[in-house]
Amino acid sequence: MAARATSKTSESSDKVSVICRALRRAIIEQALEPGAKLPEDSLGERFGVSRTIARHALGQLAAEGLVELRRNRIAVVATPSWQEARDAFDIRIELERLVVRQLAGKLTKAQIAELNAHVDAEDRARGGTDAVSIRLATEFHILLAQMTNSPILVRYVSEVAYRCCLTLSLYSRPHSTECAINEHRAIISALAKGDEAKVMDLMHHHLDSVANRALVAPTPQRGRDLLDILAPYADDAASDRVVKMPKLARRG
Amino acid sequence: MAARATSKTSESSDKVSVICRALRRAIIEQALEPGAKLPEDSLGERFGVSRTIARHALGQLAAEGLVELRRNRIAVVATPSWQEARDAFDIRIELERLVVRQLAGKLTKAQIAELNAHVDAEDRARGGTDAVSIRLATEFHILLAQMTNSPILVRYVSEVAYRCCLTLSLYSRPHSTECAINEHRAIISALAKGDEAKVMDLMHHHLDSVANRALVAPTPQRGRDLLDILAPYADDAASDRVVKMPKLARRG
DNA sequence: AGACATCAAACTGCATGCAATTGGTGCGCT
DNA sequence: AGCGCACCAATTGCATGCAGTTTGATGTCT
Repeated sequence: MAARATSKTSESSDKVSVICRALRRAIIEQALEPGAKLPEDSLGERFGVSRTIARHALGQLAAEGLVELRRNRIAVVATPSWQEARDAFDIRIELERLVVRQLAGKLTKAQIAELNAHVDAEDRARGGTDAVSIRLATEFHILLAQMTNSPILVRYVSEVAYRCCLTLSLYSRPHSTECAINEHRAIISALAKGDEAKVMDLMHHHLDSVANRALVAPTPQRGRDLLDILAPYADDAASDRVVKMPKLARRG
Repeated sequence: MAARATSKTSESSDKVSVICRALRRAIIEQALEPGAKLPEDSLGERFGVSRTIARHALGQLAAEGLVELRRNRIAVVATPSWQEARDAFDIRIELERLVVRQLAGKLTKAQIAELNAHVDAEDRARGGTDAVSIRLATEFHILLAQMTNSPILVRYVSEVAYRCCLTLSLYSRPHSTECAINEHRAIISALAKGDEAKVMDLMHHHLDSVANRALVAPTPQRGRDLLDILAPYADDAASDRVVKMPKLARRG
């Protein structure tokens, strides 16, 4: 109860947050792969706003870690290193354990129904594209976070979940979502039973196995090749950068 | 070893991040109290930049939860509710437990020396103003986070620590920092010994007691009076806002 | 005197314009 | 051919200008 107004937190005005939402979604559905360029002009044109607004939106997304901004350079979708990805999952595990700890035994019937409905949707989406499955799986976790009624927790869980999505598209192979769906169901039922310890454990292992399915080996050779491989070497050289490459993903 | 470049994460260019840093510092040192107005013009003038830049900086700080942006209204320093403050501390506890878990037994001699030096500085600052003590105490935690070499963890710990600072200036009385300093020392020595379980516990109780010293009672009557008290009542009215009232606490 | 309507100043929302930097292409030199 | 340099298009960095909204104040009516 007491549905909070929620969105007042950050997200300055309207146009900016529209762009942010669109880009976030495009990123987690992998329509925009890591490394994809995001020129201010194109964005502005695409969304019917000026560069000023597009720029502002990019700033917000950079603050969330979804895009990388380099001075005087075109913004790109973030390309987290393998280690950063692992770190993100570690943080996510702690945060989501906190979520289910707060939620265990405190959900209303309506909320449980909502969660089940969401997982049903995940189930139905199994036939569709990976992109949709991944998005729905992520949204399940965000939905849980929202039920804590803690705007801060929602924000952090959302951010870190999006970042984890990003890594999935970098390091993960085709993806298998079925087990994840079962794990979601198990979490819901443990939440309903109010078994705090168990649900924390379930969440822990759920996320851990997602991470392990994704981050198979600490070898970044696959993923966005050269870029990552060379990144560490350019670490103390002031310029980080894009070694020259014929095309590198742009969408008109 | 392998000191990362770190700051490439967000913080778009230069001027913007200068303003962000300045404001963050002003906020955690309580030079800017919660509720303080931050007009774009004044900021721009103060820092010798245009409104565009000031605006961008405010956007970043809003994304961090330090300022609140309301459409067509002057931005203000965030005024977290008591519940939000409690939530922030809960998250902080989990994040910092993760920090010390990763750090236990893995610190170099030099790092331990750096930590001790920092606490010495905290000690010396005991005679000074509260503002400096609070800042140093916060920076101790951020310093710890930085030693994990995990940019994401650094970012989240920093943000949440700043938010907790904000809270302190809202709900806490004059403040007593001595015990906190001792607790910092205890954490360092447990880290050096490599006692993972113990250091996690120390950190947990340290933060918990800081939170409890600060968030004494769930009565927001003290703090930024009327504003908070009335906030929940205006909750479902679409317009968030200020019920109309003769004066309602503002600072010029 | 108190409350309400009206108006001006202040401020934000946003687009556009100009200077500066970057990356790339093609030319000339070796 | 290979390498380097100069020039150009593309793009960002930032300031300014204008329109719309909010705030607060003045004036008027009861």
